[in-house]
Amino acid sequence: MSEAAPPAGMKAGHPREDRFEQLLAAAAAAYAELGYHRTSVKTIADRAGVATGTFYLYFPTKEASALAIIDRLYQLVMGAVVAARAVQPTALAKLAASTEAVLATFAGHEDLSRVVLIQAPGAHPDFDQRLREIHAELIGLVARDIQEAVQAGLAPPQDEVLAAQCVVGAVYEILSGWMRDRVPGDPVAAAPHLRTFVLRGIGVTDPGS
Amino acid sequence: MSEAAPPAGMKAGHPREDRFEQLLAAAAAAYAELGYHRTSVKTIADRAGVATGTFYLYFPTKEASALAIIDRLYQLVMGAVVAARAVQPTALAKLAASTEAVLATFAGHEDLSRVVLIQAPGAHPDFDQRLREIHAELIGLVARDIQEAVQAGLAPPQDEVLAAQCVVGAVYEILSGWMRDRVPGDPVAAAPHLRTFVLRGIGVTDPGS
Amino acid sequence: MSEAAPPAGMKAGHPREDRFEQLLAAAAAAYAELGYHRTSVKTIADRAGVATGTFYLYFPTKEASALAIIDRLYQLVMGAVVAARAVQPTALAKLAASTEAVLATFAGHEDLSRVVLIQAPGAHPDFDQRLREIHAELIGLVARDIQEAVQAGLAPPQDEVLAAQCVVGAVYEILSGWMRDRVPGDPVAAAPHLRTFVLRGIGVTDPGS
Amino acid sequence: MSEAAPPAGMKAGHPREDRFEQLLAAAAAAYAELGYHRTSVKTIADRAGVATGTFYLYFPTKEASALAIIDRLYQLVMGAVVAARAVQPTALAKLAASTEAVLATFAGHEDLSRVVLIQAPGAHPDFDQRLREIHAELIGLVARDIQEAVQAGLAPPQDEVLAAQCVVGAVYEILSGWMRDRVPGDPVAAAPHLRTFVLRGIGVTDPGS
DNA sequence: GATGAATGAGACTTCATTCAT
DNA sequence: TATGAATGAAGTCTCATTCAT
Repeated sequence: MSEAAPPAGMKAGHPREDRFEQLLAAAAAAYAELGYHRTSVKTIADRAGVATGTFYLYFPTKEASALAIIDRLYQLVMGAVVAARAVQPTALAKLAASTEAVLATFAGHEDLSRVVLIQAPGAHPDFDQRLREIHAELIGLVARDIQEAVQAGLAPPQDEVLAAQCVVGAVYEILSGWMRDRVPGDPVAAAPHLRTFVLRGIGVTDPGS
Repeated sequence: MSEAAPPAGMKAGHPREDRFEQLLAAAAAAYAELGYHRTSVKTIADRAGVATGTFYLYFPTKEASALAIIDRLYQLVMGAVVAARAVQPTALAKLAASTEAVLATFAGHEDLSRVVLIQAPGAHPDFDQRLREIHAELIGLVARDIQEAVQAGLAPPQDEVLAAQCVVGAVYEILSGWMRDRVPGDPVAAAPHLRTFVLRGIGVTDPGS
Repeated sequence: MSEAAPPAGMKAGHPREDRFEQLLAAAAAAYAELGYHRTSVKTIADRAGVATGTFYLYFPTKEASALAIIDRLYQLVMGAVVAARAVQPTALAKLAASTEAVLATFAGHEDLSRVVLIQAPGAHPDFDQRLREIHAELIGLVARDIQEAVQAGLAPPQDEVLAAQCVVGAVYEILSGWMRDRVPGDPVAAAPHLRTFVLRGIGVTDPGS
Repeated sequence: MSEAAPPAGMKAGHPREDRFEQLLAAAAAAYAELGYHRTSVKTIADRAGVATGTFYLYFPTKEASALAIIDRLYQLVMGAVVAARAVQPTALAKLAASTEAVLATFAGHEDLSRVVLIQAPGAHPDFDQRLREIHAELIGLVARDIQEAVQAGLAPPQDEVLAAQCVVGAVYEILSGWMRDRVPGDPVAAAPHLRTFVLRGIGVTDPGS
C-alpha cells in the first residue's frame, strides 16, 4: 500500500513525482510485455529515459517496483469499488456494481492488470503474499454481499465463500481472456452478461432487479 | 503435447522411465514450492538424487521440463474429462461431470497444478503459449455444452463463450483458493456446490436434475 | 572490420577506450599463450585486472573479442601495406615493400599475430570466415602486382594467383617459424632474403633492382 | 608415431583393426568438418556407428585420437616423400619430387589434411608440439637439399633454412587455398608451377632440368 | 568386447545493485 | 539528483570420461 506512492520529500510535488510515475509506467509496461524476470532494471530505466542508477533513487529494489505496481492497481480498484458501492442501495446492487467496477478498472489499466494477474503471481514470494491479501479482501467483500442477500431472503442459503470465489473467478477469467485473446473484446460491455450469470449463480430469481 | 513422455529408447521400459518420472516429480515439486525462476536445475537434480548433468539426459532444457509438467497435467485432465463425459447422457450432465473431473484431477496432482495454475503463467512465453492452447480447449468444450443445452431448451439464450469463461474461471478460482489457503478444504467436496452455481449461472431452472 | 574499435560512447575518449585496449591486449595475450578454447573469459578479466562481468561491457561475447583481435591486426597490416606501397614506383617494388610491411607489422604485434595465424584458424567458423576474407585480399594484392610485372615484361607469363599463394605462404611460414622457434631470429632482418626468393620465384631476372 | 597404429592384440588382425580405422576415419571427418573442440566424442562414436564407451576402447583420450590422425598423415607423407626421393638422382630432383609427393599425399587425404593443417594447430599444446616436430623434419629435409644444390654449384649461396621455409610455406599455402576455396582446383596439377617457382626462388638458373 | 547412463567440473553469460563522479 | 561503469554471484548447459551390466 505504501509502495504505490513516491517517496516523500518534494515541495510542490512536481518533478520527483513525475519521475516516479514515469518509472512506474515504464516498469509496468516492461513487466507486462516481457514478464518480471525477463525484464532487467536497465530495460526499465532505458524505457523511462533515465540511467540505471536513477531507478534506485525511486525504488529500493526491483522487487519494490513490482509491489508498487500491485499496490497501485489495488488502490485504483478498491477506490472504484468503494465509490461504486456507495451509490447502490442493496447488497445485490452493490455486488453487481462491484464486479462492474473491478472490470472497468482493470480494463482501464491494462499494463498494471497484466502485471498483477499474469506476471506477478509466482514470480516472487512477496508478490504472492500481497496478492493473497488483496484477493482475500475482494472475496470477503463479495461473500458479505451474498450473505446479506441470503439474510434478506433474496438468495437461497449457500456456502457464501465458495459462491464468492465463483464470482471473483468469473471476473478474473473474463479479464484474462480479454488480455490474452481479446475475448471478450470489451470487458465493460461484457459486464451485464457477467452480472446476469453471477446473480443467477447465487440463486437470485429475478436478476433483472 | 508429446513432451510429457520420456525420450524413447529403454529396453524393458523400467530404469529409464523411472528416472524420468523421478525427475519430473522433483521438478514439479521444486517449481511448485519455489517458483520456476527461483528453482535451479541443480536444485531439481539434488532433489531427485542425481547429478546436474543427468537432468539434461532427460530434458533438453530447463524450460522443457516445465512444458513436460504442463503437458502431463493436461493429459491427465483431458483423460479424466473425456472419461467422465463418456458416461453422461446430456450436455448439462457432461458439463457438470467435466467440472468435477477437472476439480478432482487438479486436486489429485497438487504439485503439477501449482505449476500450471500459478508458477508457469508469465514465467516464459512458451509456457503461456501452451497454456493458452489448453485453456482454449477447455473453454471450447464448456461453450459447446452450454450451446447444446440452449438448443435443447434447457437454458436461455446467452453468450456461450462468456458463460464458459465464467464456469472455467469459477473452477480455477476454487482450485487457486484451495492451493493458496485451503479454502475450500476439499475441492472435490465443493464440486456439488460449484455444480449448483454453474448450472444456475447459465440459467438452468432445475439444477437438481 | 568494425569490431576492432571500442563501443562508442565515451566523453573525453579516455577511460572507456583505455579499458577496451586493456581488455583487448589481455585477451590477445591469453589467446596467444593458451589458445582460444583453453582461455576462459575469467582468465582474460583477471589478467586485465577487472571483474568477469566487465568483459561483457566491452565485448558482447567471447567470440567477439577474438574477432576484434583479428580485425585489429588486419587494420594494422593493411595500413602498413598501403603506406609502404604508396612510396614505391613499380609493381615489383610495391610487392617487395608489401612483404616487408607485412613481416614488420606481424613481428611488431606478436600476440595479435599468434592469435591470427595460429590460434584462431579452426577455433570457430566465424573466425575462419573473417580470416578467409583477409587472406583473399592479400593474395589478390600480390597477384595484381605480379600481373603488372608480367605485363611490363619484368617477369615471364605464369599463373599469377598460384605465384601469389607461394609468396604469401612464404611470408606466413617465416612468421610461423619465428613465432614457433625464433627461426629466423628477426623477421625484419630476413626481409631482404625473402625479397630475393620471391622476386626470383616469379622469374624476375635481376632481383637486385 | 605410435598412436597411428591400433592397439596390438588381434589374431588375424581383422576386426579390431577395422574398428580402429573406422573410428579414426570418423574422427578425422568430424574434426575436419566441425573443428576439434566443436566435435564431441559422442559425435565421433555416432558417426562410426558405435557407442560412446567403445571409443575409449581404441583411444585412451579424445586428444589421442587427434594425435593419431596427425601421426597417420605424417607417416603417409613421409612414406611418399622417401619413396619419391629414392628414384631421383640429384638434390634438386629430390627436392622437386618431395614437394610433389607432399602435395599429392595431402590432397589424397583431405580429412586428415584439414585436421593437421587447420584444425589441430592451436587446439592443444600436445598437437602443436607434434606438429612442430614434423614441421622441423620437413624443413630440414628441404634445407639439406638446397645446401647440396649450393655445394654442387647449381644454386647460389643463400640462407638455406630460410629458403626451405619459403618452399614449405608455399606448399602449405597451396594446400590451404585448395582446402579453403578450391584454389587451385587440383594441387597435383599445380605441382609443375610450384616446382618452377621453388627452383627459381632458390636461384636455379635452368629450372627445366 | 560393447554399451550408454551417469557424473560433475567448468564454461559462458546475465543482471541486481553500488558508488565515485 | 543523476549517471553508468563496475562488480561478482549465480544460473544454464556441455562434455570428456567412467563403470556396471
